[in-house]
Amino acid sequence: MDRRQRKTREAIFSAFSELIRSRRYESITVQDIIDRADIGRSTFYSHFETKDHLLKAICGDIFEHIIEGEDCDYKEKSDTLSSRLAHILWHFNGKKAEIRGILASQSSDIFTGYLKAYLNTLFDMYLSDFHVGTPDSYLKNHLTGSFCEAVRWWIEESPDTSPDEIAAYYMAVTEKH
Amino acid sequence: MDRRQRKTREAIFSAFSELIRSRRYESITVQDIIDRADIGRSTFYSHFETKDHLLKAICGDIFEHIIEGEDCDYKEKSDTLSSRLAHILWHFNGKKAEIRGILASQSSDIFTGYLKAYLNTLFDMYLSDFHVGTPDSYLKNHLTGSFCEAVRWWIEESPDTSPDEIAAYYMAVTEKH
DNA sequence: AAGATACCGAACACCTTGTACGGTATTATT
DNA sequence: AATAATACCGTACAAGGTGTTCGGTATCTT
Repeated sequence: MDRRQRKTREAIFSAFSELIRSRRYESITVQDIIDRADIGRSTFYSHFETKDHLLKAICGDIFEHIIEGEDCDYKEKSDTLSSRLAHILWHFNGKKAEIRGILASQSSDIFTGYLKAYLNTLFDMYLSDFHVGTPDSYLKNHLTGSFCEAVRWWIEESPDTSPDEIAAYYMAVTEKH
Repeated sequence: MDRRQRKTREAIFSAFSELIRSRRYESITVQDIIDRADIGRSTFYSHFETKDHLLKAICGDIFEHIIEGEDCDYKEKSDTLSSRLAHILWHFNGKKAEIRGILASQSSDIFTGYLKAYLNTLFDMYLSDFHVGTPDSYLKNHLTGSFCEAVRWWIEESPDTSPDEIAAYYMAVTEKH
């Protein structure tokens, strides 16, 4: 990839990252991002169709890192559900300010969409451990949905709690029946 | 309240109701609502500041009915958590198409905000029945959040399931520990 | 050195929003 | 029944954001 492209892409990403820490996503205009990134208008649109496409790319990045980090460190060593969830949360831990802004926005479903997709493949491996007498589809939705809510609570209400603790809280209310 | 006001307000409500059944909330413009309701532009804005304010009023209406209906029918007769939740779901049952549209929108937090507020007062009465070793704040967030997810799953994935069954599913994954 | 590629930035058309205002119809008041 | 108040009409308007276009310039590649 061309160095120029990488540079502008990086400039856009970090401009957004800075803006989202102090302002509502909805109030951030493409012009704001352009000004902060110090690039031309048409340049932005040659990289991303839309502000939401940018957000999607950013979320894609975050979850790419999670999937990468999984292979080397975790996959073999410790494969309990709890540790895998903690792994996800550790990745979020360094980007709380951005994620907080994203989750507070009306486009939060872009982020939670990625998260739920990832969780669904994860929970598939553990689904048979639960016996609750509901459709599998419901159970999966419940498990992924309430984990998203846990993340939301963490970042919004109690950001100083450690990722491991949050995973423990989640496991406590989700214990097998 | 003036009869004219009631009529236009009703016209706006049902115009919105019709539109949301077949189109994404974001794609519906104020002009669309005006055209369908057959009212003047300034009239709309004399009733609601914004499209989101309209949505808020609509959600307010829904939950007003729930609270009203609670007093007469349910409050004394059966006061189990399960039956109270089913009561809520029965109210949603008749407006699935609208609620589906609302929940799919990026302003779904207006609806879930009302729902969570209502659920929070509800769960306060039952909170001591759960012993999970997490902060109360987390537990409450989990209970309300996963009920919202249940509603979402119901309306999106399995709308023909009865309200009582959904309540049962929810209780099954939320059973006291 | 030459061609390709990416960036610049001003200009543009488009759409939606929310407000303003003079005129008309309906409701309430006396 | 007459009058005042209120709500509606609908056009017009300013403001603001979006996404595209295009000729020119800088950077990278070969």
